[in-house]
Amino acid sequence: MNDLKLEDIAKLAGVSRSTVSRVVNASPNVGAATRKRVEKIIQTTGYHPNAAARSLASQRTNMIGLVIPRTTSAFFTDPYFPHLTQGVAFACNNHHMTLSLFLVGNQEDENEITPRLLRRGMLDGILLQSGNSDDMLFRRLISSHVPLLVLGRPFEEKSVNYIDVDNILAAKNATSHLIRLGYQRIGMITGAIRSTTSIDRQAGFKQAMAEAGKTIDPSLIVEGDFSENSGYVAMKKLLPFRPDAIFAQSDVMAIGAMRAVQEAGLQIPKDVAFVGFDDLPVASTLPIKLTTVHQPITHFGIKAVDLLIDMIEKGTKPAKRMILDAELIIRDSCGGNSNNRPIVQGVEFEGSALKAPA
Amino acid sequence: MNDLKLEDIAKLAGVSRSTVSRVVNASPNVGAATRKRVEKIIQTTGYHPNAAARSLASQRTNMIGLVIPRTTSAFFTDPYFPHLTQGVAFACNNHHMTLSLFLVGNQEDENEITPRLLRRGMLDGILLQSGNSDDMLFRRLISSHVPLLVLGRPFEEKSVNYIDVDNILAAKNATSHLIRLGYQRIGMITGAIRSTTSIDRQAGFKQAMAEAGKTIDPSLIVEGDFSENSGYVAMKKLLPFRPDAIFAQSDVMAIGAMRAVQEAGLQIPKDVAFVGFDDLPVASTLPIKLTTVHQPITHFGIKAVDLLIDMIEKGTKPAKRMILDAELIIRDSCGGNSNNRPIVQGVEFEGSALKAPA
DNA sequence: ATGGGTTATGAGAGCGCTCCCAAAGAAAAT
DNA sequence: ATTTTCTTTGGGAGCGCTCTCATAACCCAT
Repeated sequence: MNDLKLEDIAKLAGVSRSTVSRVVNASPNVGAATRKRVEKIIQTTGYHPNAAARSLASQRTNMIGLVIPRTTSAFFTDPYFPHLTQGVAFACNNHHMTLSLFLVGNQEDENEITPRLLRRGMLDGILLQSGNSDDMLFRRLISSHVPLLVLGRPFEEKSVNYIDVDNILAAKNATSHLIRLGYQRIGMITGAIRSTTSIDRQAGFKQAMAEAGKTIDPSLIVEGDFSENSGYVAMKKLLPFRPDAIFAQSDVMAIGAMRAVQEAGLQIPKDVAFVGFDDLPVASTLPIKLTTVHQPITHFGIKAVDLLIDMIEKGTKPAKRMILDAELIIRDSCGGNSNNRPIVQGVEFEGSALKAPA
Repeated sequence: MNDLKLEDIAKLAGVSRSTVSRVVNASPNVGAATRKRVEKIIQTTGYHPNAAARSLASQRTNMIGLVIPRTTSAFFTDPYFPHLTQGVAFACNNHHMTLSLFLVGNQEDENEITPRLLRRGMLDGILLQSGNSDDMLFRRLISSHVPLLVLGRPFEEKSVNYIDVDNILAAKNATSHLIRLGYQRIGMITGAIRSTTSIDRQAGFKQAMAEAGKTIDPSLIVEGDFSENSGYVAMKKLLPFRPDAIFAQSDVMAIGAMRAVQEAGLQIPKDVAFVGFDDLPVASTLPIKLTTVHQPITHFGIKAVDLLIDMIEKGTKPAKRMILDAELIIRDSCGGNSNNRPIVQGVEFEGSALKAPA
């Protein structure tokens, strides 16, 4: 029904193709009367410009891709990604951009998706969730021509554009809080050990312990993979070593671990205190409200899109970096706090700030 | 770096543009030697065809859109959507299709997104999550030329293509199970009252009650909105009326409601039994494992993509319908079952089956 | 009036592919 | 050997836009 083209509108309005194009693209150089006439025709005919033709001619697709690589396990089981996706999607709307989602499930998917990502005339830019170091996809994308922004610190930072949360500082603050409350046997449940996220949070944990002059008992550090179940399993391993506080690298793992603690008949936070990471909505509705590091996940997605679009429009030299802050939200699970109101910890947190590029 | 076009490859291989195009598109009518030569050049140069040009010429974009309308609240707070998205994304991979995600957050988003959806040369087809009846977006999309498949029964079914789960039957089975176990005061927490999903599940509930000759106490039916918190709030309203069993129209609401029951110091399932709906992964890891209706969510997404692609290729006449079955998974929260193993209920469930189009 | 400068409009040449049709070459049938 | 048929290849005409450049119309100052 709606198969008119620019030319048809032009004919109907008695103007040239160019003029209609100007009206459609809101160019200022159109006479008021002409503009009105053309707009009317467009309105009544329900004309919409053809996206493919426009992309071909303008070399712009107004689409960006969000790529979640294969090595990111626990994809949609962790609420982190939905929140991120939401932020990215909303930012895209604001920028009149279309979001394409690439979920890489397995090796086959990767082989199938890669050429689509590399194809010109498809995506103006790519947001890539940081995965493992041995990610072929990562390498192919890095060495391609598409503007690329990595979400989370990549393994090889060299001249890679990325945005991340200050995981080291945040983890350090979380741990310091437990130390300050007097816990003696502080354990940690890590995320997938090969992710930079987990590595950085571990570093923060260790920094805090070192600064407090505490030695780290290796048997109090157990590896998880960010999933609820891995938290549960990790806690089962931890319990025999009698930790009195746990820093879990994700809320979801904290929840799993708390389940294990309760099954063992122990009290939270009296017997075991908890600090999580993420501040998912559920953290504040748990029977024992979770003390956790608030990640501005949705905001992170928005910032990522903003930065990527900036890169698309202004080029990617020099390499872009953006590090957002994350703040500790104190609730009930860490004990030592008679007050239920969330307390924002520390003055060094200034919300999200753009740090100078490296 | 990679700015070669078909013509360049042709020149390098000493053949014509057409021949290279045939090789790229795996046309059979190419000599073996020629094909090999061209493939080699493509390999070494790392050539990828331009998507926009291809779309323009072929009138096919190989992209489909997944649209979550504004009226669908609780968007990414409910794990339902991530699972659905995952199914859709994986099916797209299998079909060499790209998935575009349109999250409509508010009225502005809707105004912004609608033209993009209607634009030709953008999407080959659209998957639209069913929302409210007063959805302008829905109307605009229905009356457009794009192949459209609605996820969930729409309010106006007339000649609309849609795919859904048999909510009525599933809810009826869930309720019947509670009746069979001897519960006398069975309550229900509904989803957002204006959604067909919730309406159908209510209908199933009522059918089951009617067939068992039980009257329905209106004070035992409370409206929720599919969110965890709404389940909690609904249960608080319900408790004074002393229900002994609750059919919650989503797992997430069941979890909220169970939280309210436990806070009131009551036992599950001894004092209040529960049946949920969705069978999210969390349902089986809850302290009291949730009896629930298993929805094949990911599978639902896959089937939807299959059907949509079929529509794109073969046309949408007559209107397509697909109804998938959902089965009751019996665990601990409904009581009356000494056995923890999940029991698949009823022989009438045959997994997902293609019902004849209406 | 008349010239310089600005603004509004049109024409044309692509953007990089697909797809139809014609031509040439090879294979099969007579 | 000759015709017919099939396979392989090339050329050309778009697909529906954008964008540069030329032209026409217009404004004010002189």
